[in-house]
Amino acid sequence: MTTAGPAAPGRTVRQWLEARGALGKDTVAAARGGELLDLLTRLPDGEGLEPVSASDPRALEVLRHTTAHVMADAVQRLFPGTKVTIGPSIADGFYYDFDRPDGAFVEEDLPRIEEEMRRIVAADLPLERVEVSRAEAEALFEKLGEPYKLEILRDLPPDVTITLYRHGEWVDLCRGPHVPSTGRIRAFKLTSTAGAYWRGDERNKMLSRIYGTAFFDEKALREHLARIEEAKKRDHRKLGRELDLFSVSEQIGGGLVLWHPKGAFVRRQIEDYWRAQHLAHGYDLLFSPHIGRAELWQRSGHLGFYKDNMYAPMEIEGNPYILKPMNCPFHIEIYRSRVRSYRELPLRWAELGSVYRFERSGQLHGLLRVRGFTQDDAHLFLRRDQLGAEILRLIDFSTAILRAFGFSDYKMVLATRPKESSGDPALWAEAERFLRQGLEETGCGFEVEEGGGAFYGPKIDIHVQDALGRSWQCSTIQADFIQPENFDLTYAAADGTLPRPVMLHRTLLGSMERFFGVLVEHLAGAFPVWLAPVQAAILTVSEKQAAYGREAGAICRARGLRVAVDDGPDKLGAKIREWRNQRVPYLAVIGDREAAERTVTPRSRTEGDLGAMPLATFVDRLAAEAAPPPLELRYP
RNA sequence: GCCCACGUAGCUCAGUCGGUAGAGCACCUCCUUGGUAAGGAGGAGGUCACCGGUUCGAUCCCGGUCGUGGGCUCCA
Repeated sequence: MTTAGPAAPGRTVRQWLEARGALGKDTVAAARGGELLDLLTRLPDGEGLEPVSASDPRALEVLRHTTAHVMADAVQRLFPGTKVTIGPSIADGFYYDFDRPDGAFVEEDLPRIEEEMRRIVAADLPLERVEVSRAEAEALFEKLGEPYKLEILRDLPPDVTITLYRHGEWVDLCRGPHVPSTGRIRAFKLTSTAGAYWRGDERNKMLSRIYGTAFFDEKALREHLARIEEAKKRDHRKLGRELDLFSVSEQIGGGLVLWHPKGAFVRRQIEDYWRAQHLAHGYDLLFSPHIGRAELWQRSGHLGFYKDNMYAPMEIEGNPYILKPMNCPFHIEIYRSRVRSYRELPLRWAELGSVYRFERSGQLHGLLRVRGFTQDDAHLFLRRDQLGAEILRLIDFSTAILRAFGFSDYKMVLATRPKESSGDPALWAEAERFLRQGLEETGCGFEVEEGGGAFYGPKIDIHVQDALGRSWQCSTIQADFIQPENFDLTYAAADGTLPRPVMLHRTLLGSMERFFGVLVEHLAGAFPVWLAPVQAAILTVSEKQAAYGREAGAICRARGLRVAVDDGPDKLGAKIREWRNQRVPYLAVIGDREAAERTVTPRSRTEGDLGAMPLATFVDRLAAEAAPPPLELRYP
């Protein structure tokens, strides 16, 4: 670096903290009003500064950012000519994107880079922060031959303070914050490589990304890597095969799911519960066809804004028909099939509707991203004065259903009016207000994505996290002020006028495919008794008890329970192992003693051996657990 | 679609510096009738993803296609 820059006024964060005696040995950064600052930043005053120690979760963000710098330094030492771009901290680690002239980095490069990084860490180089003028920064990156940094620099707003961070010889244009020195990085690992477009835009050059993670100690790193291993064991694609739940066949095509008997059974249980709850809470159920005339999609606007996700039309007697990517136009046509009265509203119409959407091959992923799927869709047609109450009920209903399946942690996002939008602004404001209120009442906390709504209305998305930490959108609740216009929907009001109804679109589970995939990972394949395809396996100690075993099985089945009887020649240990691996909730052992006394010795998946009990007692217990969970609603 | 990696038995994977293949599990048969996470023996099972090229000869080397995985943008 050539210039130290103009001396900024005030003292550094370190000095402010030191003066107050608040600087600990493990202080790696500071925070003020939700903003993270490093110890090098100069401030006119030390007001409200709190030290951030290595044990603070926020410190990891800082550490990982510094580790990204160390990695970029190592990469440029080992691979001269490689250009740096950006390298932020992310949820579980960090990445840095490079433009390497001799091609992308591969996994085999990682150990070498790690080794070089260890040298930089061992040297314990202090991080330096320098504020510079725009001209100085440009001159520097011009000299270093870093075109991407120059591009970032040019796009920075004019009033921003430009800072450089340096450790040893290596310098980067960076906002910070960073830990005080590279020696703070006690444990790190480079995890994978990937391609990534410059600025995430596929029209731009494909860069080479290296992912890594870092911690303040080895133990935390080991635990993190163990969590990733555990997540791999829960991968729904692996469990789907092992538990014989579903498959995707090359012969049939990517993203098209085959539901095997056990997976189909669980799906049907979910659907039956879903139907029962809808019928119990004011919904009517619909069916609609899989294809519809192109004009329908023209009118709905899908051919305009959703074309890229739709399959090409097929011709039927000279008319183009389209495989449906959404159910709404069909439900709207049902609404239009006759005159509607204000007395009928709200209409709540739900359908498990199968839709087909084009996804690019690289996007397909097990059950979580597919080309054909069944949405648990619903459309609500309301009078405007019903909007608020209905939104509150909908959020309540959605979260209650998710809780019934064991999901209590989800991320909720309220997406508000975008710049380009249609519809009455007062209606937008009203819908947003009720969406917000509904979210507040759940007490779960939510994010607001300003301007993130669709052009036709605001929405709430509920995301569930999978075992690998990826977030998947399941529920969505969307207000729609446009389709009623497009299709000229009306109802007869009390005063004889014909106002437009308001529409709400929503899915609770998202799609049966995605929800099932997320559920499998969430439960690690261990379905609760009410969902499990096999609720209990009756295991005979030897083939001598086969007759009693089969009789016990028949008694269970007569109570509506799903049981398997294993009276084969395997030893008991082998049977237990096999059925446990199938995640069967109860195993009931039958030997000579049980056969003589008409008992079983059950073993619960969670509690282990329960001791001998009369067969009837076991059946009662199982039957009680087989009941679907009650729905806990605030607005029943 | 793009970048990188991968594609060998139903599954998990060895292997062949170019001479058409192997293990464990699963499956089938037999022996064993065994009390809480794998009893024993035998058998069957492969166009080494597909199509071309190089070669006397390709599962292996080269090119293409398809598929899968990790990412990148959008989305249930």
